[in-house]
Amino acid sequence: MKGFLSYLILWILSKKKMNGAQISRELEIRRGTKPSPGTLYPALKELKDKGLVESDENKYYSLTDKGKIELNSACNFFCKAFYDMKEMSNCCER
Amino acid sequence: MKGFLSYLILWILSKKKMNGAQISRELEIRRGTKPSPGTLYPALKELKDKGLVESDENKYYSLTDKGKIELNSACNFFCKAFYDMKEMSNCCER
DNA sequence: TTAATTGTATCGGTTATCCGATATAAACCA
DNA sequence: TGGTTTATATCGGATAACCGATACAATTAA
Repeated sequence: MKGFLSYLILWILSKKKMNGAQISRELEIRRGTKPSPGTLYPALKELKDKGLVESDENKYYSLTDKGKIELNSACNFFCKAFYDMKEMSNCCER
Repeated sequence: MKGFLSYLILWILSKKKMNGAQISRELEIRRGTKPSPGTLYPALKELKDKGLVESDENKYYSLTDKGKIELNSACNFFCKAFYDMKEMSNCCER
C-alpha cells in the first residue's frame, strides 16, 4: 500500500495551508497512522524541491500553481484508471 | 506514481476473468501504458502466493474470496483517506 | 512441418518509499 | 530562568515496485 503519501499530502494541502505537525495529524485521521518524521519531512522537502509546494516564514505549506496542476493530473490519471469506480462507492457509504 | 498496480489488477479481475495478456491490455487502456512482463507476471505470482487470486487450467485469473475481502478493504482505506474526494470528480468529468 | 507470433515466466538491477534513530530548534511552562 | 514538550530535519538502512533482457512454451499461419 505504498505510494499514496505524496499525493495525499498534495490533496490535503489543496484544502488548507498547514505546517508539518498539522499535516501529520491530518494524515493520521485519513490513514489511521501518523507517518514517521523520517517519512514526512523528506517527503515535504522533495515536494518543495520539485516546486509543487512552498512554505512561508512559519513553515506553513501550500500548493504552488505547479502543484495544483500536478494534483489535477494525478486526479485525471486516477479517474481514468478507475473510471468505473462508482461501484467502489459501495465500500464508502455508511 | 508507484503502488497502484496490484490494486488495479485486483479491481480489473473483480469485473472479469482474464489471462495475463488480457490484463496487460486492460492496464494499457486504464493507465496509458502496458506493464513490462517483468512487472506483470511477478505481480500475478505474488497475488497468487498471497491467496488473493487463483488461475484455472487456462491461466485465467480471478479473485478468491480473500481477494475480494482485500479489495474491499483497500477501497475502504482509499475512501477514508480521500473521503472528500467528490471534489476530485471535477477532473473526471468531460 | 516450419516459421512467426503471442503468451508466460524468471533474473538482476535500479529507484522509490518508508521507517527508526538521532539531533537540533522552537515554544511552552514551572 | 531552566526544563519539558513540540516541531523540524537528516541519516542510514530495509523493503517494495518496477523495468529491460532473456528464455521458453504455446498458438497460429505459411
